[in-house]
Amino acid sequence: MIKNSADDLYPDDLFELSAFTPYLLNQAAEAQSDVFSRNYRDRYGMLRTEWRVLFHLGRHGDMSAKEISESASIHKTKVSRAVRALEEKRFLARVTSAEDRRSERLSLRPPGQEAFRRLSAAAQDYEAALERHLGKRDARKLRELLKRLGQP
Amino acid sequence: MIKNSADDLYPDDLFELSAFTPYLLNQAAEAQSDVFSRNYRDRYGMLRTEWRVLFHLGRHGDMSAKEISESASIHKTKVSRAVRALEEKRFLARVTSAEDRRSERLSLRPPGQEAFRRLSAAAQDYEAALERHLGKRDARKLRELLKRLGQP
DNA sequence: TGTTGTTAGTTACTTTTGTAACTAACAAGG
DNA sequence: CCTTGTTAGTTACAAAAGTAACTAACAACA
Repeated sequence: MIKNSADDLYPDDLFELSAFTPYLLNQAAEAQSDVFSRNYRDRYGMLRTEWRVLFHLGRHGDMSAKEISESASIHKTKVSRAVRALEEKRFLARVTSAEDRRSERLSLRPPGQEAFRRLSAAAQDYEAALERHLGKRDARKLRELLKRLGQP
Repeated sequence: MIKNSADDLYPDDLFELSAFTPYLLNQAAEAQSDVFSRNYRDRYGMLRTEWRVLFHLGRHGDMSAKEISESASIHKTKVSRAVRALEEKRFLARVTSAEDRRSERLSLRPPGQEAFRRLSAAAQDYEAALERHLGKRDARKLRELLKRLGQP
């Protein structure tokens, strides 16, 4: 019997791509992102970074771009662009900080607060659907494991 | 006591971003990707899509771009660009298929096979480190859950 | 053969991201 | 005050990804 080149290269003990966690992470992140965020984008014209920033502002109250950037691990240029986009949508206002005139206090305006409420409601619905899909126990386990991986 | 605007917007039952699975997926995927693939890129000058294609070819033997695209869920333009890059690196050769002259058989050349061996060894090392970090049981559980999320 | 519809792969164009360099403001020390 | 060094945020440029339209080849059928 003739062995093909894949057999030669790949003894059976060499592992499948589907056993490679970073690959699976990517696949899963993309798939979930497509379900939620692309959907959201089409409906509300918001980019992922934008609603992340929105979410942080809504959740934590007024913050500077720097604080958002650190707390969300988003690069400052990305935050800067998202802030401008949200400002153009009248979702937030900036006020130069009195103590340090380099930085700005960002705060949600009423339309931004409204968008935030809709966004977090959608997020909760999504999360509930996921729990139904995976089961409560596994959904929780997944979040726990992802948190552990997200830190380093 | 004065409540701040975040309290008004956000009764305590509204959930944290850190309870939102797509967010955690993204954070984890980015963090892991930075550890492995960025590293690999700097060392071997290969883009993520490129080593994904390489991996598929190494694992499954000769394939067409279409087959890779389907089996890896990578858009065909991305595959096309990765194939060209790998060809320029002399990692693979294309042969127009005799049965259907639209499609091409892609096969790894020796340098590509060598790169693939190094790549899969690195991937295995990485996976082993992850198992040490999470524990064997949790690492397996994570892969299982990610697979379930990656499908839909 | 000629027409219509489909498919593999590429190319052109647009959007988004990453990287580096920049501006303006601050801070500490001389 | 006047360096020197640092920081918040922006901008300019380059790299990557997504989208759409294209070419060449096929297939089926009149």
